[in-house]
Amino acid sequence: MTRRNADIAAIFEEIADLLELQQANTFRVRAYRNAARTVSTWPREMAELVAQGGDLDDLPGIGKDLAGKIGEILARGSCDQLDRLRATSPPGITDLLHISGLGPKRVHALYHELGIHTPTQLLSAAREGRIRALPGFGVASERRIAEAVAGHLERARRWPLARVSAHVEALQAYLRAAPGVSRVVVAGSFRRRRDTVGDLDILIVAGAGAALAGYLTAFEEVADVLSQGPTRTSVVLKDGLQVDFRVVGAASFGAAMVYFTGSKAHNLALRRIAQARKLKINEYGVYRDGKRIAGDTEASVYASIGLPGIPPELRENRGEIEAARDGKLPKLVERKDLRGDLHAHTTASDGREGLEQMAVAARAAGLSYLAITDHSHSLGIAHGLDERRLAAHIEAIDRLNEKLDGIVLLKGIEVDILADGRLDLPDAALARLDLVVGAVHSRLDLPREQQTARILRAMDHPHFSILAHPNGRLFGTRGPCELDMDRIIRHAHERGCFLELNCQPDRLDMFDFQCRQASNAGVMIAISSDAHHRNDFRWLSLGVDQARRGWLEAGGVLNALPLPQLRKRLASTMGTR
DNA sequence: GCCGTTTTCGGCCCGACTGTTTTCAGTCG
Repeated sequence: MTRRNADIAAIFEEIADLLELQQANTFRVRAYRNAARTVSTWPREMAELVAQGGDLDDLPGIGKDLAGKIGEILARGSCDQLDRLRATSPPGITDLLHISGLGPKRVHALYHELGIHTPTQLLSAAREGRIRALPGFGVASERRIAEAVAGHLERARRWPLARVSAHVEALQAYLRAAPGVSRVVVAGSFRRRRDTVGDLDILIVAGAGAALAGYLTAFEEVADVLSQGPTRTSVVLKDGLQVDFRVVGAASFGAAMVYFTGSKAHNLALRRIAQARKLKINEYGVYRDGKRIAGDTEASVYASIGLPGIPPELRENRGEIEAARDGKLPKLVERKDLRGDLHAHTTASDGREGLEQMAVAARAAGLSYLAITDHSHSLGIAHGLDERRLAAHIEAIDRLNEKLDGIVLLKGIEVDILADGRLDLPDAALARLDLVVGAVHSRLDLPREQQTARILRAMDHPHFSILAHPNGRLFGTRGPCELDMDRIIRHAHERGCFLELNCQPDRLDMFDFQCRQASNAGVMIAISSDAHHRNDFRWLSLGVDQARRGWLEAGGVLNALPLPQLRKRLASTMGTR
């Protein structure tokens, strides 16, 4: 059983929770939380680092002690301290900490005064009116707690980026119409373009005295108001999405943007630098000895601590601050850098448009080439192509290319990678194509070793070009399959083939850190729409966002190549292994 | 428990909102 970074982070969080409940030193608790954040966002697996003889205590926030605990967790899945803490704490009590409105102090009181250590017990106590009598609690707290427990299970979810976009547009239109509002910007993880967002952080610039709180909560989609003040208001929309509004003056706009864009880890790192320079950064500005010296623009905030501006997509404290300091920030890929698209479907399999409609739509999206990659026949549900139908499809593409202007169609296939790693069409059929996109669509539940071997074997095929949606995840439906991505990346490099960043809103697959890892290993990424409809090329910008989070530059993106160079790259992989 | 261009000891981000308080603790982001 491999221990993943997420497992280690979860253990550190649990230790932090339990220590907090036992009223340990708050900075000790914080050290565990910092370590959990470092580990969970670290681009490489701890197991891998250790195997390669790396020093864990070189990681930020990890010292000798925590490095030892990581080793312990990797070896046996737990550590002595967690075992001891669990043994001396009532079972399940950390669940209470994750209920909105409850923190360590209140959970401690609930347990020691009333013996409550599970959400169910808490709900009964609230309904029986036993909580209001506790010191520090009252009737209002008791009511809120009951509501929070009831909603506890359904919350704690994240939303695919594309799904919240509709809310964003409606909210922006509504807010811009408010009196006194000069600017509305969505900050938070939405601005950092994370693949999922937990809530929306909306920054509103308004003149002093603009009384907005009532206006904000009057938005028609608002189902519940969590808190409401002159500068900060939190609501829950009807579908459960939480939205936090912050109102600032124009002079603080830059500082507020930095602050509310985050990430938290990035901001903490900025503040530490500021501290060393005897500066204080908050959401209103940068201060020296109480005097404001910057904050109207984001650039002024970064400049105050000697840094150039850092693109929002990089603000995760994964090395961007050091890169900025050293003048080594990447020149991130942009949507306009994409010259083509290497994954699209037509009515020949499960697409909804013909060849020509797709070609015209791709050209309208600013692309100069488009690979037609319909499914292969084992994917029966998608009406996949067998060898005979593929031959006819190839001829149709050739004929169409002769009359198309401003766009070239490439002949491809999204061929199924069978459970044993063979490809779903004979070599002779694949040899006639410009590129072969391989994908796993079945047996996503194979054990890690087997799944990895399956993909490595497929990559060994002489005609294999690009591995599509490598992790196979679908938001809200299924998680990523078990894979040794390090090996797959190394193998792709050795075999000279490529990996896909699939842009479908429910996929966004590969992950950002995998893009970075692949790129560092010298493997080019195809940012591919997987379009099934003429409108789907708009998804490319989602993929570009994810690629930017993965530190990709245009030079690392396969479909940023002009067609002649692309053909050369593909030819050098096709059939030469 | 971590960390060091003040420091190997003594710090550790900082402000808003709520509810129960009569000046502030707890929680959140």
